[in-house]
Amino acid sequence: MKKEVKIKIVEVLKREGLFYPEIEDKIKVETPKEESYGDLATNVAFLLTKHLKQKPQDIALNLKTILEKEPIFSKVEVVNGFINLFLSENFYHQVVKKAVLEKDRFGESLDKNRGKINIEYVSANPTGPLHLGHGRGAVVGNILSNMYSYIGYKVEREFYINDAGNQIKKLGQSVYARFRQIEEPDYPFPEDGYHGEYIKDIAKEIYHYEREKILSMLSEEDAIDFCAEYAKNYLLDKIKEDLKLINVEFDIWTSEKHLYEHGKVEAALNFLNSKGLIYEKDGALWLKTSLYGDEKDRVIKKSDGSYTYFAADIAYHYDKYERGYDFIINVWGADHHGYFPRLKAAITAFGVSENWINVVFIQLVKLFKDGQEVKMSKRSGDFITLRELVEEVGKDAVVYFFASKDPDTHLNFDIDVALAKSNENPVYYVQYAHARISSVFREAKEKFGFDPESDFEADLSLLTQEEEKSIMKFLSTLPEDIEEATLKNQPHKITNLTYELASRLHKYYYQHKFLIENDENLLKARLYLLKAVRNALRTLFKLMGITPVERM
RNA sequence: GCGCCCGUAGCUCAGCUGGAUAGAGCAACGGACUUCUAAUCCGUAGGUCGCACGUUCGAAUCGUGCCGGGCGCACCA
Repeated sequence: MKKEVKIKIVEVLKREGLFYPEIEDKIKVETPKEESYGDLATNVAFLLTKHLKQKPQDIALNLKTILEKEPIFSKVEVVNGFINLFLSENFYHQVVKKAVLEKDRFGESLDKNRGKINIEYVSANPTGPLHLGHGRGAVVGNILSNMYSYIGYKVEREFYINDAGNQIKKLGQSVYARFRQIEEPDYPFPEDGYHGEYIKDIAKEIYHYEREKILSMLSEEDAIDFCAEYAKNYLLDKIKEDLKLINVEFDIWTSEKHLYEHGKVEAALNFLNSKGLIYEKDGALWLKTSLYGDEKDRVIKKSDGSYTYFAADIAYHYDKYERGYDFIINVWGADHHGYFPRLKAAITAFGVSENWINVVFIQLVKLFKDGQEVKMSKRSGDFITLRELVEEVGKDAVVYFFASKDPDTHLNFDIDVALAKSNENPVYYVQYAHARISSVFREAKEKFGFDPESDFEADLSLLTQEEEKSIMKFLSTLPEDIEEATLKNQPHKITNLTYELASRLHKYYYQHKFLIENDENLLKARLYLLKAVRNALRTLFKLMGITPVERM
């Protein structure tokens, strides 16, 4: 709606000879904080002060008399230079109808050809279970994917498996050592190996099923490779199970190892070499990333002959580019922010626009219980896994809290709040809104013999209460609010919007009755509006991956 | 030392491509259940928007410099 109003304003300015191209992008049409300031407000008068050499208030007053003649506005007011616009009732009724008809896809773009993008998230090394940071990345990546899909992009969700480097080798050595220790308790464990209990579990499993095979292998190296491969697959399965706990899935799993096996790394580096961007120094090969904005050049092939992680990553991103995405988003832990300039440099060296690659950084998750921070250290293996947290507080709470803050700010996860069945807990607040509507619908069917689930018509002009208008107003801008949040990569806005809608519903519920005995028209009108709210809530829940509960 | 993020009410945070009196929630205090679920609602109180300059009609928002916290500055991934 904001868009349409802005177009209308520009149209009016042009007609009146008051249009200056440079102000177009600055014209804002937004929902004012105060209800009394109208349905929408615009700042155009301020933007014209320089051109017209008049005070904002005077310009606004002139524009008011012109805008008043437009039928989409029922009223135009000027306060302190702001032009406050009131929209006609009919407009809001259309929005409510739309929400009822579109079910749990309210406001979703019908045009699904806006473009094709790729969102890569989690991409945890398959060397252990998922921890909370991965969980937050999973939730953020998943919601972002849902959001882009909502606004009309074809989204491919991708998990990059780092299965080629030292970490996997270490994993193999660790598992192999635990395997050997079953028969020889003194068998040495690698110094910087993985200490978690899960390593022993994997070793036991291998011992149970593959003991003969391993012992008959002549070389220890082959045995370690076998263990690495076995453990990797075992842990990837675990990771997939953990992700399923929070409804996160992927379309594409790309293996770093396969990039090497299919010659992608060689090919990418050959191309860069042909452009004269690679040179040798100190026995290693370097890429001239400093030519493309990086602070210094980077090693791509170490002096021991092996490639760096960076080399594979270049090939990986070039591969993504060749797949033809309009742009890509990587969801990374904030500890990787220093890595971004170099990857961006490498990508631009291929001639790719730097706007093509985007990164959303995820800051740390700190866990609190009983008012105390729960300290976690990966080295000691002493950390809470995503699975443990989900088992303790439930899927919906984990998803909601991970989603509720700007990804690029630290997140304090308070277990006590997530567990609280009270108004302290926003998850219950939003779910209760949905459950309340479901409850009203059940009652309507049982006691009034009217099923709100059926298709029915209603006279929406009966919806004149303040709380009703407040809800309609909210619904009228919801799809645009979602779109705006999407394009800014701000998944946490979804939780804000959901909370806001729930709040308006709760207020409405408290002030007014829906199941009215002697006024069928009003009954239907109100149930119709409730249905619109329910659908909007379901749409938002679906974006987040939260269950819309029917009763609580 | 350099780079990135953060600093807003007692707590957790919105708001940040400049806009109206800086907003929520929790906690505190005071109210509301012969009603479709009180897991709710209504009200009160609570602020040098880290500090200082600057940019302009206007700064929490932009710029510069400080202060405080986190992260990163590998031939690790």
